[in-house]
Amino acid sequence: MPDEKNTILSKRRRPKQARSTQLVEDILTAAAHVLREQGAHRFTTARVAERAGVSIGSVYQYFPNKNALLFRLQSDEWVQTSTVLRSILQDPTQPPLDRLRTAIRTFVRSEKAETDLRKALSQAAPLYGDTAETRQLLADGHAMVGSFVEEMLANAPPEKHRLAVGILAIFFEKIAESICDRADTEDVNLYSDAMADMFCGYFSKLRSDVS
Amino acid sequence: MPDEKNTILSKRRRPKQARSTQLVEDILTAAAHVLREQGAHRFTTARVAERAGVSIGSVYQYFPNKNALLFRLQSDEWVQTSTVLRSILQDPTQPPLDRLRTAIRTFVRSEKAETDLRKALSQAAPLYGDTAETRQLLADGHAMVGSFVEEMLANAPPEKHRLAVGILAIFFEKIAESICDRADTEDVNLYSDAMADMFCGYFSKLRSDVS
Amino acid sequence: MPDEKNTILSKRRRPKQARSTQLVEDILTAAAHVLREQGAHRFTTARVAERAGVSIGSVYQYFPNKNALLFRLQSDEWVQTSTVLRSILQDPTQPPLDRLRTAIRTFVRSEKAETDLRKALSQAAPLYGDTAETRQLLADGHAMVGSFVEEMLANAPPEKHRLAVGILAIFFEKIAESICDRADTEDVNLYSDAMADMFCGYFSKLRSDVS
Amino acid sequence: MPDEKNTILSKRRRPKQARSTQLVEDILTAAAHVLREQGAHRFTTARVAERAGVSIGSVYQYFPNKNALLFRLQSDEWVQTSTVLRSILQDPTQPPLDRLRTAIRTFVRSEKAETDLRKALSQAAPLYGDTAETRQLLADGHAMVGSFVEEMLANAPPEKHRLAVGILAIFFEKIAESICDRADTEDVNLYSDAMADMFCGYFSKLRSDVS
DNA sequence: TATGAATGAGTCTTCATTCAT
DNA sequence: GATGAATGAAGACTCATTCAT
Repeated sequence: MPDEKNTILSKRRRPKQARSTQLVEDILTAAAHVLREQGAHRFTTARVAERAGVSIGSVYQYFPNKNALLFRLQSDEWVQTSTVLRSILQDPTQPPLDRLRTAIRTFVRSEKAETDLRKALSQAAPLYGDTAETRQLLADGHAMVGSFVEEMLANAPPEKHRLAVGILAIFFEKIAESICDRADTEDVNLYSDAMADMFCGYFSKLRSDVS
Repeated sequence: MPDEKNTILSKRRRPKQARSTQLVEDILTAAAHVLREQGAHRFTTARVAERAGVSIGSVYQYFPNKNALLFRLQSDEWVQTSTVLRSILQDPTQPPLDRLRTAIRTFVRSEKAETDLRKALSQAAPLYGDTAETRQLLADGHAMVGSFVEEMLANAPPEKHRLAVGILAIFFEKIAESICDRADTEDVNLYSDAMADMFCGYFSKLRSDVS
Repeated sequence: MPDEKNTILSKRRRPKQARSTQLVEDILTAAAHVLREQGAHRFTTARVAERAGVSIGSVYQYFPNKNALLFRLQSDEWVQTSTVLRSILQDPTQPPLDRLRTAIRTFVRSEKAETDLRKALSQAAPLYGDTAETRQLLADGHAMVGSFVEEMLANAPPEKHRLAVGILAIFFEKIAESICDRADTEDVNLYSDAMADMFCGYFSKLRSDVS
Repeated sequence: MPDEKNTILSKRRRPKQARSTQLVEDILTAAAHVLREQGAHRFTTARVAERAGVSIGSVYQYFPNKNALLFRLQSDEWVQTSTVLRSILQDPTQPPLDRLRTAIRTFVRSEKAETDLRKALSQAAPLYGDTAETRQLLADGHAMVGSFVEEMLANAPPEKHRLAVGILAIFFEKIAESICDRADTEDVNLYSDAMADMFCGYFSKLRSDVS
């Protein structure tokens, strides 16, 4: 199988002045644009620089390589989404299955809002996906889902927990994308609810298996 | 989104003589090997030709371009898998939900047997995926799943049918791959059964909603 | 210190047809020209290709990378020179010190004939010098000098042999180049003879130290 | 041969205030460090500035370009070494050949103490070597060796003088480096003595040829 | 003076595809 | 039909140098 370089993605000086920060912002915006409009395989540093109205050198001033740019795009999306998700999944005022249902709908809707970008990002995953940084991001997400499952399946046998976490991870990483890919904006809720029904049905059965 | 060339993939003459057929076979075997072993981004016509012990020119004799090669690989897999699937889903001796469960397990197992190849193929999808041929293939699969759903949800309101087909399509196109990606050989059955439980639970509920 | 890649230099298909051989010849000629005229730091694959009236791709068809081109130039020079040197140093009809004197003059003269090229090659050494192939070439040369020293200092204590080989190696690898660099064509013989006198004086003293 | 820019290396103001002097010192120390540790081809102004804890702009405040930095490094080494050499070669209390022998050993030992730096500097020579300043430095060294030879070969025919100077120059410029390159710390004295023997043998013969 | 962000020409290398033999 | 040499556009990345602040 492939031998990705696993190059470091985050080095490079972090800008301190407003102007630089603006530049980074411009670059990221341009990068998102290029990725969205041209797709992963037309995503080149030159095009990003051009779109940002900046020299190639400036891109490399802030990002050690192309993959770091992709990683940053993914990371930003991920941080934002997982913040929202966390607040939903940890909300003590709702029963776990309701939280799950809300999380699913919310996640899919947010994914739908940026389908093209997410698809392209997912497409480009091999370029940035096999690095410590990305693994860390995934691990964080896993932990979050893990503690939710812990609560949801409190009385279920532990070996079921791993399975539940795995299934939810597959949902958040892949299924949601597929749904957005297939369904138009209206149908998205239909699919979300269907998936929520399936998950809730399955998990409530898991819970009752024990009591 | 991108402006893929959408070049025609199947034009080139279909060889009729034994020798040519053998050549095509060799090329496809080599292509599968290269894709499996080197991954999508190392998949080059030169490497395929070398592995096949054939000149690059010969590859182009039978495949109009690199994408056609990928398409053919995908198509072959797909035809083979859908044949098996069809026989399972149309088996009149089993109740629909049992067929579905069997189909799921079988599909995941077959996918697991060739994970590397399928992952690479999925990776390369943007190169061949946006063409009439591919869409036809998908449509065929859809039709098959559609008639199964027709039978399974005979009494359910028709708007549910579309949803059910969509969900199953997502499963066969993406979820199975995710499962194979995440779970090792032993866990694969765990995940398959969990998915089967979820689907069957959901669909039997859909059915009873009506009666 | 630096971390040269030590990439393989000799792979790539060896041309079989006359036409290809001619092309390789053209590329090498162009490479020598560029190196001679522009120096090591302007030696680029693009310039070589242009000078050869050939596309860049063609250069890479026969040489896996830029360093391989340099290595080949060096290697060709080296093989040719060492063939001549060998026939001189192994000539049984002459006493060893006479052979040495002849070898020195001959070597310097041949080096002088291509001073610019050799200087540039020496300049570029870090690019190709740290590889198995180059080490092999050096080892071959060493062996040749070694057996000559064996004969010349037959009766001297063995620890002197190593030293003598080292000194001669330094001569052939570096001093000759320095001489050519410094002296104009007429003076070259003066310097050669001076070096020969020094070496012969030193070695004959080593020999007599024993008897 | 190449068309080096031959840009002027020493223009820029020579700083007079303590702070600037310190800055220059820091830059030079950093430059030496980078050159020693990373080698000639990783020697970049950015790395020097970073190592010195100084901005790139500051480097350019005191050195008109990268080559000037290299030149200054070389020049400093050269001035220091030639001072020592001068005191040895002009020592009236020792017979000339003894002084030569001492000079050789001393020179090689000092070179060995900084092999990495000297090798890298020698490697980078094309970048700074073809300028008036460098030629002046060499001329100074030549003059020093010249007056030593004048004394050593007082009675020998003048045409021999030029040759002797040339040979010694080659030694100091190249052979010493080769010796350090080839021999480990212990062997360095062996080689030094061998070279000293060769030179002394040769030169004493030159002297006696006349008397 | 000092800073360091910005520039962009220049380098190596890959690979899909063509076409003369 | 078969071959495989030839092409050249395209891409990632570096680094000396400048200049606005």
